[in-house]
Amino acid sequence: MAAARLMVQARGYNALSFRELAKEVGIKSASIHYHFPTKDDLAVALARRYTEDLVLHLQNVASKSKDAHERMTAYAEIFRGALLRSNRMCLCGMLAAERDDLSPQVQEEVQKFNAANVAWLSEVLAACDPHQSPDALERRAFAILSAVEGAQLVARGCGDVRVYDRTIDAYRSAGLMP
Amino acid sequence: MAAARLMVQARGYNALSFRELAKEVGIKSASIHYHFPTKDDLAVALARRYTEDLVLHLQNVASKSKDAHERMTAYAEIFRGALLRSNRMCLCGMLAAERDDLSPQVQEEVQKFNAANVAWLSEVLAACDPHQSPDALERRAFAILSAVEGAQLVARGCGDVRVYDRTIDAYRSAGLMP
DNA sequence: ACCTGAACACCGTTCAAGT
DNA sequence: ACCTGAACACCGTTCAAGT
Repeated sequence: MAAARLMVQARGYNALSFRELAKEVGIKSASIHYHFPTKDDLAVALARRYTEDLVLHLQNVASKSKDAHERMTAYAEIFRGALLRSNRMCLCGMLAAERDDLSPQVQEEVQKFNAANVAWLSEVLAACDPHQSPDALERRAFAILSAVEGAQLVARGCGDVRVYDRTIDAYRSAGLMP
Repeated sequence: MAAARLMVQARGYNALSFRELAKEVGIKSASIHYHFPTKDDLAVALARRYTEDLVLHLQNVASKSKDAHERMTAYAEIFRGALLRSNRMCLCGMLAAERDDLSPQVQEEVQKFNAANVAWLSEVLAACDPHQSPDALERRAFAILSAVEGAQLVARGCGDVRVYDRTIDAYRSAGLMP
């Protein structure tokens, strides 16, 4: 699964080949079908674990600092890290792009990833503006997730992490994120 | 090319099949190779024409109104339109996601698309803040392009245009775009 | 319980052959 | 100039057969 995740983050779900993956982990492609009957089952498992790992990481970040600016920096650092690891993309961002090739089950997992991000970001924002309504916080959180995903997508297209850094800076100086 | 563009915007470059495309336009897959020797040649042609069409459209928008807010609304409407057309994505956003499966030539075309967007957005922003440096304008323009691409990507993942609309509103109320 | 080789219909690509 | 059928090595998937 670790190998598959890296492949999808680098080249997309459609470009992931069972035979290639099998060679990577030292078994035959037919053997992978024993663990994941279809390619879609693998995608569901990948998205689920990806979200689990993110949630754990975000809990860790929140426990380390209560400052909204520091937390947001740590958040942006997650998506930055993917770019640093061979210009890779967020797994669920990639799956969102390839949405029409995926089953409703995978799409549901992508939604759960988005929801986990929005929930965490909303809490960070709440500490910033305690007078805002939960709905307004959620919309702002959704906007930050979208903006960061977009920054990663465009920076990846440029093949340059500095583009990502400059864009995050621009978001901040515009007042989109703390 | 029109049929191919729609297919890539819907399901991605990797999911585009020469045989499927051939069936759509009523010839055999081998015949497509006469016009586009490789799949990559087709991708280059698609990206180039896509950017040309965008530039023409943006010129048209600029000629219709000099108001920055109205121009920005028309800009956001372009990416909104793709979502309305069967939840499709910006062609070059899709190609940016699939970057590692594409030749340097296609990547160059994606860069040109980005550059065309940034140039147009910079002009709109210059009318708003005439005292800003060209460099600051360009960074802000880049941030807007990234944010809009991200809004489209995440909203597509949700399969709901209203998510896109809410996100663009949030960008505006945060002060990211006029 | 886990793996494999062989088969199936798909894919991009090539090429000799047709008009 | 444009199209085609047949072939090549790839792909996900299935399945009977192995340990």
